[in-house]
Amino acid sequence: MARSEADRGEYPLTAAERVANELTETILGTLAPGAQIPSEADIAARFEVSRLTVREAVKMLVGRGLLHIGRGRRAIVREPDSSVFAALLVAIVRNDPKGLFDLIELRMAMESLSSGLAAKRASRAGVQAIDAAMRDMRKSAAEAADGANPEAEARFHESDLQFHEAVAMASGNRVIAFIFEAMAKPLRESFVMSRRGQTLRGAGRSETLEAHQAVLDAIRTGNQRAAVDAMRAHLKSTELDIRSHLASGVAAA
Amino acid sequence: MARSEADRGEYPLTAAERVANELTETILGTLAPGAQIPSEADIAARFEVSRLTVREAVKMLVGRGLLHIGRGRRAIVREPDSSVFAALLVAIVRNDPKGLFDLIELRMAMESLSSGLAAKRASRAGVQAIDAAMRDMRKSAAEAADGANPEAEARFHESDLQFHEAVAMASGNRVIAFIFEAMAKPLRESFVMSRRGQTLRGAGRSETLEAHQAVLDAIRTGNQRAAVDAMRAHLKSTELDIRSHLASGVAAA
DNA sequence: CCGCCAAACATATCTGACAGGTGCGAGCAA
DNA sequence: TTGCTCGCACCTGTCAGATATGTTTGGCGG
Repeated sequence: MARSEADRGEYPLTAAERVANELTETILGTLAPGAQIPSEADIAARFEVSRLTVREAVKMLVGRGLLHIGRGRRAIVREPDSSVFAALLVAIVRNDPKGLFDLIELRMAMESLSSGLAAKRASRAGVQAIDAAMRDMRKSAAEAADGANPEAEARFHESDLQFHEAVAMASGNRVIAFIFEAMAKPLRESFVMSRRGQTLRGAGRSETLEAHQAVLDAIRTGNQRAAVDAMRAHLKSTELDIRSHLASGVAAA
Repeated sequence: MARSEADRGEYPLTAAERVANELTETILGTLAPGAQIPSEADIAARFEVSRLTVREAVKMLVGRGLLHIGRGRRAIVREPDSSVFAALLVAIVRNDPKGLFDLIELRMAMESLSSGLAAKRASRAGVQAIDAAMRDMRKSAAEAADGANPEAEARFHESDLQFHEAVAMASGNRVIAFIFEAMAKPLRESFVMSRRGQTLRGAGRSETLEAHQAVLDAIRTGNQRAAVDAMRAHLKSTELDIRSHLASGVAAA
């Protein structure tokens, strides 16, 4: 079976699509992020279409995350924005009952990978970022430990996520970091939904801290295998928690 | 006070963005793929904006791949389209000198993963698809072997890619399959660019066939570890080829 | 040289209009 | 009655022109 997009090829492209395609070529081919594209009027003149058509084409590229527009100034080329991919992931996850599990499955595999890569080639700044997240975790864990403190609890989870994102960044692989960043949104979304009222037990927190510290140590010392193993072990232990959270969330919904 | 571009969120959303956001919510929340959205006029009335504004909002969603529009009929909700993500990957790869290597790095990790998952839970149809690609490979390999036959050569590489895509599909993980599909475009693009005039040695072809067969066998028999190992070994052996191709391609460019 | 302001520029949005593709139902033919 | 065709209502594609408002810049006064 051929591509499903083939059904659009039967019809001639609309003017807006034509302009959008050519603009995309121009942008990807010759324009660096931060550069300005010509004004709507100029583009309209060049393609011999109305300004409205140009606006629609530009809006499509904005939807793709290739351009950023602000009132009064010309559109500027944008670095690929993970939020667009995040929207796609949200759509996939919502369309498929087990989409969230698929997402988590991939996420875990990518975590092990990025952890190992980070151990192999993390920069000083990269390690520092991970370390900073680690310190934040410890701090909010301490504050959350001595009593019911939902705010510190939330900050704990936030810095937890930041730890993992910092590891992904430190992998030095921009594609991984990009995908990782995008995955955060649907995951966060479903967690707040499924974690309503629930809190991690204190024991879970200290275990989590230890596990993260092990990952950090391995990365800092450049021990690739240890980094992979530490991350894998950490994920394994949290997997059950996550799944039970999700299961209860789904059941409640 | 210099306003950095980081604070664009502080500006009030434009009408078109507002409509686009609300439409996105509606679509993701209550509309299944294939469903029609209201007509432009209806949406315009509901949000109290002009039809033009609605059109721009819709065009943004089209750019995101959430909608498909055809002249004369209302826009229909679309299943997430990997080509949008593919465009993002192309942008990343082109912006970053080592972007292509990052992409390959991730791709290889995901191949091992999907191979193992396919062994664990591939459906009969999934295995059949892999098998079909395998047969195509053999056929075009045979035709390419007895002389210079660029066409068969091309078909060989095509079915090679299809083999890997079939494995990704067979993993049963839609997120993986989605990302995988998107990666194919930038990879193919750079390969044709870097492979100009080069051809794989015949020995490489028969080795490739064997390696693929090993993966297929492992998946068919449900041997997860063997599937991962076979795929990893295959990738390891092709990694050098790819890198040298890329290196020569970059050097030539 | 610095700071302020108006004009030029650019985007945001609206109104109104017309062309052309789609789909459904009414009416006609077998 | 059944089936087919044709026309009309609906919908999107595109244009022109107009107003509102934000951004940039060049010139002018201090």
